[in-house]
Amino acid sequence: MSDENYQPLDEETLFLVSQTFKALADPTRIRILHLLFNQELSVSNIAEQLNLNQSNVSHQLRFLKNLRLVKYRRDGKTIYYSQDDEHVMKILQQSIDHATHH
Amino acid sequence: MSDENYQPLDEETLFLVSQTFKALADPTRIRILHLLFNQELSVSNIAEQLNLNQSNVSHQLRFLKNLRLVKYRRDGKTIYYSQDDEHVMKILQQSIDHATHH
DNA sequence: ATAATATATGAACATATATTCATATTATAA
DNA sequence: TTATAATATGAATATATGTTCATATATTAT
Repeated sequence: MSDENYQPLDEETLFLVSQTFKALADPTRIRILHLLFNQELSVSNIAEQLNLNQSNVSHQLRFLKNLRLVKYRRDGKTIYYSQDDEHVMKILQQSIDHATHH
Repeated sequence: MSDENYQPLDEETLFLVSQTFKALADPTRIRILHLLFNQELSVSNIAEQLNLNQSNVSHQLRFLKNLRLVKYRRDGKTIYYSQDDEHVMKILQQSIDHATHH
């Protein structure tokens, strides 16, 4: 049974989709995004809660920011990060639920 | 506004979720899974359609099989692969649609 | 101005990953 | 049996990735 309606994926779509999933393919980034589900947090706060060093968190946040999965705002010396892609966060939530219930 | 209901992710969940997304984080594997959306295909057929060498396809299929994202059946010398995780395929489909409609 | 604090950045490094090549395995056909 | 075809496997390799360290930048306070 072959599929007559098959359409090959174009390069651009392929790149975008793989990049997005790459963001979710690392435990550290998952933990960060999971923390940001319902709250806005500073870099140091994230680092503290997840027991990660500041530089590491900053690098990962840059990665997520470049993909527009998170956004930030500055308040004095502190920079607060929060989620910025409902679709991806929903997928992450679903997958965590799916994995949790066996 | 801090989140009182926050529950840290356990190691096992974290590993499972990241592994699953890792499967979707590579263009070659996305193309393979995309081909398998509505059909069952042999290794050589996949390799031919996607212009990949046989060994590469075989390695990637093993990866996907280990995660139970695809299953296979043998018919003589030929082995046919098909999808085996509706949830993940649905997520992939959604993400492709999302990326396509810019 | 200097000091202190929060975050970002680049280099370095170790590890992970994708792909290819050569070869092994499995099944069929002659 | 030998030959052929389809797939799997392991080693090799080049590239990508995650983390740390040292340091730079930005903001506020003194």
